[in-house]
Amino acid sequence: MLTMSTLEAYYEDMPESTVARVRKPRNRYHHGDLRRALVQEAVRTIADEGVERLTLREAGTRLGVSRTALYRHFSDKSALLAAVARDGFQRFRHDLVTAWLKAPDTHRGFELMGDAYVRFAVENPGHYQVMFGDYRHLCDKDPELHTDAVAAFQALLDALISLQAAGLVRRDDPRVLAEYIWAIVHGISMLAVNGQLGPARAVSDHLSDLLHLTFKRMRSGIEMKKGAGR
Amino acid sequence: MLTMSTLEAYYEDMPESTVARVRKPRNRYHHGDLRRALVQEAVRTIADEGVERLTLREAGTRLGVSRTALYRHFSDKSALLAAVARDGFQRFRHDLVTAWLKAPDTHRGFELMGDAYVRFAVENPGHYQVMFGDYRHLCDKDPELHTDAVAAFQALLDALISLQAAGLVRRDDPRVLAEYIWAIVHGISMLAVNGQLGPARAVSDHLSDLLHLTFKRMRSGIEMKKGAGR
DNA sequence: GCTTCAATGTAATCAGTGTCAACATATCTG
DNA sequence: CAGATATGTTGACACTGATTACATTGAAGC
Repeated sequence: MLTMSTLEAYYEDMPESTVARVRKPRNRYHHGDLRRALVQEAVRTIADEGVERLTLREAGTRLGVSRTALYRHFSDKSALLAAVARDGFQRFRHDLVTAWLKAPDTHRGFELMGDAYVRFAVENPGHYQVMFGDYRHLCDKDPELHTDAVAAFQALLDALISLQAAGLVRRDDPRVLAEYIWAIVHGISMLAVNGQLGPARAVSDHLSDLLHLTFKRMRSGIEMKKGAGR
Repeated sequence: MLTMSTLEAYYEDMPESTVARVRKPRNRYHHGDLRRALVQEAVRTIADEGVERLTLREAGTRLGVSRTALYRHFSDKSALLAAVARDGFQRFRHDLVTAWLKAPDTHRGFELMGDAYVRFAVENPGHYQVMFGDYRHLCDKDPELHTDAVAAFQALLDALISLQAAGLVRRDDPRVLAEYIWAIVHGISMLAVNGQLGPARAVSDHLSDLLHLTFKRMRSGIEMKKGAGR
């Protein structure tokens, strides 16, 4: 069950990486907090130029550090990407919970959450791609990634359970129902990120159209109501 | 608008690559149909070992041909992947239409189509990943990819329009509604392929549970009906 | 039937990548 | 202050995608 205090506890711990930008302490042999700096740098590069253009050598060089230095902190390139994904899931959950708390226990709050979901994906396409790209493989590299991902999903699940308790949503198995809804927003996000949504109008306008209909149909279904047919 | 003949026309043209397996004519300097063979080989490797393990050298070697021979047929590695994606979208549309035609113009047919969609993704994860992974970039390499993708989407759209005409589905803008439904099955497929669906039970059982609820809720919505509360 | 020539396949080579092993330096612990 | 440990560096290796210059083929045009 969900309580406000639980959600505010979520709100408390901001993702570490947004707290302070680690600068390179020039002329020092040791960097200070290279691990965090590497994750930040990777996130930045991925946002700017995409996942496939992230190279370990450049990441190191750009931080004023040797190209193999990161092997002291990550076993692998995949391990670095796993850290990036974890960072993503933490920010992600933060965004979701913040949106929900603007109008908790209401359909409106749930819609805000959905908006926040899609907005995160569209505004951080590279990051989103890492998080949902080859999740299985990344989880092997860092088991805690799964914990962070589950925590993000839990935010949705908790909100949904609240709505059920308030009598606003059907009492299906909440886990399965949450996965259904997760799949909807995830699907929209992926299609939007990949530019596979309607080539006709401007994407952002079109996206908001789609989101509007999505919330309507998610609530009331696509089936023609009896007597409503022509 | 959709007519049976249109759909049967779709059914006619099977994807080329399933028609005949191109064998290597050994001891010949010229291969014969290297282009198609390369696409086949790429598809096979991707299915067996994943996209990231596809290497041009091995593909060439495995076909008994030099490692740079494929540059006569594809400008790029991306171009080869674009061809793979095209092949995928063609098979994909074929599967969708076949399923729909088992019970056309009915909710059941629509469900069969959804089943076929998810099954394609789960059974061809690598292929699916290429098709929906970096679509935008691949489209730059081969403009016809977009045509094939649109054709697959059109199969869903046509089916949906049929259902609307039969008075079985609400008369929303069919394009936006189709994208909504596309997003749902796409989202489920991606989550399933990435192993991000409920770690508890066996995935396949869980997936069919989720699909069952999906079709139910897609039709009737998630909202609590008036008077149905506790 | 012969020549011409574009299409197709090959060999040599290059820059760039992730990774590892051996070594160097700074920081921590007693 | 003296190891010991954590952290960063250098050099090397195998592998990748890609380019260039060259070789072979088969078919079109006379």
